[in-house]
Amino acid sequence: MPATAGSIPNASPVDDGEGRQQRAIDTRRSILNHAALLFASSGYDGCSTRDIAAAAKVSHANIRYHFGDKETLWRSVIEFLISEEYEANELLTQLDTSDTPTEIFRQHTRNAISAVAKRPQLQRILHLERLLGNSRFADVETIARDIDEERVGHIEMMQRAGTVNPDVDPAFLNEFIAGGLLQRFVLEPIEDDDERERMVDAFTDLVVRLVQTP
Amino acid sequence: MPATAGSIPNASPVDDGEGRQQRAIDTRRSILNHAALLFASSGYDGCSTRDIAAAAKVSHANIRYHFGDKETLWRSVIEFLISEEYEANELLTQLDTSDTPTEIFRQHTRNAISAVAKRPQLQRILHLERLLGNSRFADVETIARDIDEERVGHIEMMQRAGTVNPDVDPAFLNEFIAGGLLQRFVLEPIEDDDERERMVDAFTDLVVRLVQTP
DNA sequence: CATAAAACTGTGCAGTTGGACAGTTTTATC
DNA sequence: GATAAAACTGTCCAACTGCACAGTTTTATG
Repeated sequence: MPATAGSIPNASPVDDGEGRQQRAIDTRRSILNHAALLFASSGYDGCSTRDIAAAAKVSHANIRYHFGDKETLWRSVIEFLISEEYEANELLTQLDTSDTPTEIFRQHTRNAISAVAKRPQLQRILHLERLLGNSRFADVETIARDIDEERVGHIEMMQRAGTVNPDVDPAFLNEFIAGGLLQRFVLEPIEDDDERERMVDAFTDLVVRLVQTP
Repeated sequence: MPATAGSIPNASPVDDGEGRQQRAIDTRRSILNHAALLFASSGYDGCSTRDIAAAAKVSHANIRYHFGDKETLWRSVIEFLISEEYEANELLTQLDTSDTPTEIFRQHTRNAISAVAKRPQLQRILHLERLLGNSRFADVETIARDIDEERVGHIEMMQRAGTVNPDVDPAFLNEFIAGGLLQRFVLEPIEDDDERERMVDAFTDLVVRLVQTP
């Protein structure tokens, strides 16, 4: 008889009158958040659903209840992080009020770098699974390629506008920048806000300097 | 009684009169080689000693016999790959007969890039374990840092010699180049020899162009 | 050819994992 | 307050992993 369940009460069963729907949404979110952190630091196979459950202070069976299986959870995490990044970008682009082409390029570059530096989880996860070539997640390739293509398109645009040295191959240049970004901000994320912003500035400077027409 | 061992004969027990010492060295080498490939593609935790044993066509207990435990095997693989890279570099630098500073820089860069592109396993493994932060392998940080420092020193030298733009931060520039290298040649290694060499040339060109004093 | 060391192998074990499932608690609704 | 659905939980299971170990085969040497 496996019926001793409930001897340990829920995390906060009755507490606030949140309504059960909202509470379910909250636990879903909490699971997604902790899963994102663990997937980003240990990789898909590097952490168990039990690890995630413990971090989110939830029974591991509850993860199964909300997300079905581990792979679905992973996909949900990716969606969650993408929507998060999308919202952050929405906010950032509103601040862009510069006008000279070089300044627009600098702003755009800075925004992209800053967003990644502040919340590197998505990049880390994509990079990791791509590196490990988990054939389960063919989508990763697609997502990563989409991001790349958008960036390459942007560089080409800047080349036509005369802001970027027209002699360099846009794809190579993009890999250069993406690689540097990875090394500096994704591999070991910078926690301190001030230090990170300083690094973002320095990095943006280097990109602009290297890329500008002489 | 666990004594049914030997029902499956050795890989090639008597075959050539190689001498048992040499045969032991051969199996050691075979294990190291296959372990390198698997560690590089799946990571330390991503492959089991049984996987490695199967790839090397050896019983998994034999790995234990030769290397003790998995962690020691991993360290031996790193040593093995480092010595391999060292020997390859020895050969390459002998070919360097250019004289102008720019050409020396180009040659040196090209050699380093080519070596990594041809045998990306070491870089992949270091990058992977560093990314996953396997605290077991604190050495990784040291090794990676050593490689980085050597490269940074080289860039500084080139700056003093006037070959590299003195305005750029050597550490940032190094990360840039290392990152691009990673993206282009380590993340998904290029198998075809000709294609790879073409890419190495193109990449070298980009580095030289971006880095040169205007 | 006896023999002992070296090289190698199968099997057992405890721990962890993803998943399955029956069970319990909570909450909205009548 | 009864009740049914939703939210959540403990526990069992098969598969896999690193390691331990007793056993077997091979080979060099007297």
